Amino acid sequence: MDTIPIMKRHVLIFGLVGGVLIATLQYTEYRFVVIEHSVELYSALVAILFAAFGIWLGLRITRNRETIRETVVVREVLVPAEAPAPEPFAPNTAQQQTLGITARELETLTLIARGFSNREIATQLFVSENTVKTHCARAFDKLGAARRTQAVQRGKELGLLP
Amino acid sequence: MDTIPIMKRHVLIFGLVGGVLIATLQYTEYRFVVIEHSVELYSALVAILFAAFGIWLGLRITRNRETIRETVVVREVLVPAEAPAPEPFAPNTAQQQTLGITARELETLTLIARGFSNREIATQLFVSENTVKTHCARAFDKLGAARRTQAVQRGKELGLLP
DNA sequence: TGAAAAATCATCCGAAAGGGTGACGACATT
DNA sequence: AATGTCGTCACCCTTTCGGATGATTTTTCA
Repeated sequence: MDTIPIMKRHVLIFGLVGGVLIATLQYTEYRFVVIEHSVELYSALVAILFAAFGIWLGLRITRNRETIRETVVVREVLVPAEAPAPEPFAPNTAQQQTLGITARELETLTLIARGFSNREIATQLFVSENTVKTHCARAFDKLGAARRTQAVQRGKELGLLP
Repeated sequence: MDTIPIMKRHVLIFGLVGGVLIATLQYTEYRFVVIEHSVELYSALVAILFAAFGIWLGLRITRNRETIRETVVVREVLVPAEAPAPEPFAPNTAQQQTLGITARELETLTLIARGFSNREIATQLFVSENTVKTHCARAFDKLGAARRTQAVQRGKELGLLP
């Protein structure tokens, strides 16, 4: 499946989508010229396709900024001891720094702690399962964990996970 | 090629593809009957329109997430001398009863939560690994969990685990 | 602008985990 | 004696994980 050298994949995908779109249009032109009502049909299809694609793109281009903000916006607030149930959890960024755990790795860890499988995590993060496994492996290594349950345990001990 | 900030390259490429698409469509207009050209034009317009909409939507989604995160990220720093963490944890026996989780199963769950493998648990409990797996399977079934991390998560939610 | 860091993806392989089924003995209840 | 629960163990099979390695792309930063 991956025999294609991975160049500028975006351009490739764009080209493919565009090509397929054009081909489809031209093909349907011959086949369905007579059918007038099919215009709305594939207009709608194209619309849905591009809307989904646009959403994906929007998510993608803003994702990085989001992670930045996540690390930057941490402001420290003194909380009295009797404050019960401090639900908003902020990971111990100091620990994270010293261990060299990246934002993405921590993100993966939290999803592991919630009981998701690698595949589910991959879906939620819009990456491949292989990528998730890489994040896992590196996070485990930095945490000195051999299993995900152990990683979660360690993460909670270190204040990285709620 | 670009002195343009790389962040917006995606959008740029997208726009270019859109332009190419339109150009192609208009080119084909000359080669085919004039009657159909409105279809393609319409499709292209709809596509671009919805792509823009999708991007806007994607941006909006992530922006909301950001604002949420911004309000949520509050970090307590100095929780003065909390009571020395009364370690004795009492599992919610009521929940355990209603779920029909046996003592041995809960014991296994606890060790799972501490990050042990089945083999290690078997050693600690002086039973075979198969037995541990049986306990796991039954506990997972009663908790509605498919993975041990999920079982741990559920167990903590239900007050079965510390 | 160029190096470093981070994120992404893949492949191979072995180990661990999970599902299903069946079975057996101990023990308590009925 | 019959029944039921619990703990124990085994086998088979599939899926998921984890380790090791190499590569490319994107982002950050000096």
